Amino acid sequence: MARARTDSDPRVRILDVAAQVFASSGFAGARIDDIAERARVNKAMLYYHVGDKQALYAAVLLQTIDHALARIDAALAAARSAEERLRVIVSTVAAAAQENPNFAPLMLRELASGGQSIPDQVVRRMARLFRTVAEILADGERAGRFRNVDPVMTHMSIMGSIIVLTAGAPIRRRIRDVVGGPRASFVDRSAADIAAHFSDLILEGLQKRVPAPARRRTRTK
Amino acid sequence: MARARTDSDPRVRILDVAAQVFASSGFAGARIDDIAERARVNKAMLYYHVGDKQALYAAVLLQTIDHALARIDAALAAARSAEERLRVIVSTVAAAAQENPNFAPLMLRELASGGQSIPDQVVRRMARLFRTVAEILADGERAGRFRNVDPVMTHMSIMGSIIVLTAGAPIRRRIRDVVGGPRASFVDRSAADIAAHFSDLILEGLQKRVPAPARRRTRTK
DNA sequence: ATCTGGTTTAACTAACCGGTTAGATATGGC
DNA sequence: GCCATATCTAACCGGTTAGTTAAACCAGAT
Repeated sequence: MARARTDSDPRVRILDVAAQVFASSGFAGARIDDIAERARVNKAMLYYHVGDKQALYAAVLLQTIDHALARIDAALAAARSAEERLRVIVSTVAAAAQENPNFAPLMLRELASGGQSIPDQVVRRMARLFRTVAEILADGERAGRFRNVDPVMTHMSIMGSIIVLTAGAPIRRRIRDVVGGPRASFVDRSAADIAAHFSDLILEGLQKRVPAPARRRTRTK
Repeated sequence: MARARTDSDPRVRILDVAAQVFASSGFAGARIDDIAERARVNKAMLYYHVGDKQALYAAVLLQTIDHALARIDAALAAARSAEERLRVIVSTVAAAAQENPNFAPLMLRELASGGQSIPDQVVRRMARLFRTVAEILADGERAGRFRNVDPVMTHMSIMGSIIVLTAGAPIRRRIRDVVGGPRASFVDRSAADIAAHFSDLILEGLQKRVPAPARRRTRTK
């Protein structure tokens, strides 16, 4: 046990291929025979090493989110101020999502199906990430830098935007192909682009302002 | 033809049920027999009235997005300033998503699968919504109210956040059940909550500021 | 050499599922 | 009444799919 987890380990190959297939076809659309074949493994071996389709799917989810969270933890270690920490979270999630192209689709599909088949282990990971963000927001508010916002919605806005932005490239391509002209700049957005756009947006959006000499109309109603 | 499109119209019943089933199970997970049974229609009648699974799915997508877009158009007619128009878009999309619980899952699933099976008709609708938002952003910038932002990413941030926020309730429930205590306020978010949260966030985030006495470090590079 | 336990394979199966068909029934025009 | 057309049904079909099985293979221990 504790063997080298290289490509020669059939379990590693199976999980890698399964992540791809589940990401692009969903749980119901994924074919066990397909996964086995692409992982160059006999189907019965897949059942022997991993278990049934549900177990395979759960293992894929866990591996995918663990890898992303590990990146965030590592990057967060260096950051200090609330602003900086939030920026780090945004850019790390964007980078992780771009680097592992299965991440965003898997999350989107789970979101669409209400997270019914997310194992508890994975839910706890999600909760931990939420707590991290909520702490940052509370810190920033305590330091007088952020205004008071709903941490639940703020967290989901952040993750939702980044994931949708990352997964949105193919749809942007379709939109451009159907209606757009030759606008090359319509489709491609690097992880850095996404991170810069969204962290600017949210840091400006969260900033606490001085009451400002009332130039606006009164908030009617 | 052009008959009353009531519940007695089998095509209406089929599309309604199919929207539910596709939203909660995805295209691959949806069962034609299931849809037919729940629509109280013989399976062959489903093929007779609508066509095969793909055609049914395309019809569902078109109907779903058309209904949402119609709401937006209607609501937008009254709005004037760029800020107001953006706020209307956010709150109308949030309201439409909450009212039709199939909308968000359908969009999320399409996003996850790269929009391969979105019919061109629907893509053109999406493009039109993008153009509307892009115009608002350009207007606001011209009026000196908004800063210069990437309209493509801004549009996807808006839609992504609202859709994820709306579809996120079941996952919030799972997170609360697994780790959270009795925090009732963790799960429920009305369309108005979502709209208020996000339009505040984005309007603040987009606002153009006066250059402000340089207190920050210079933007290196 | 042989036994033991983990690993691998080809073949199988039982259920499922999208789509079809042949024929029945209803409807409206004449 | 009668024909043409639209609507509807039960039964069927062939391919697919998750999961199983029984037997083979192979490495190390004795």
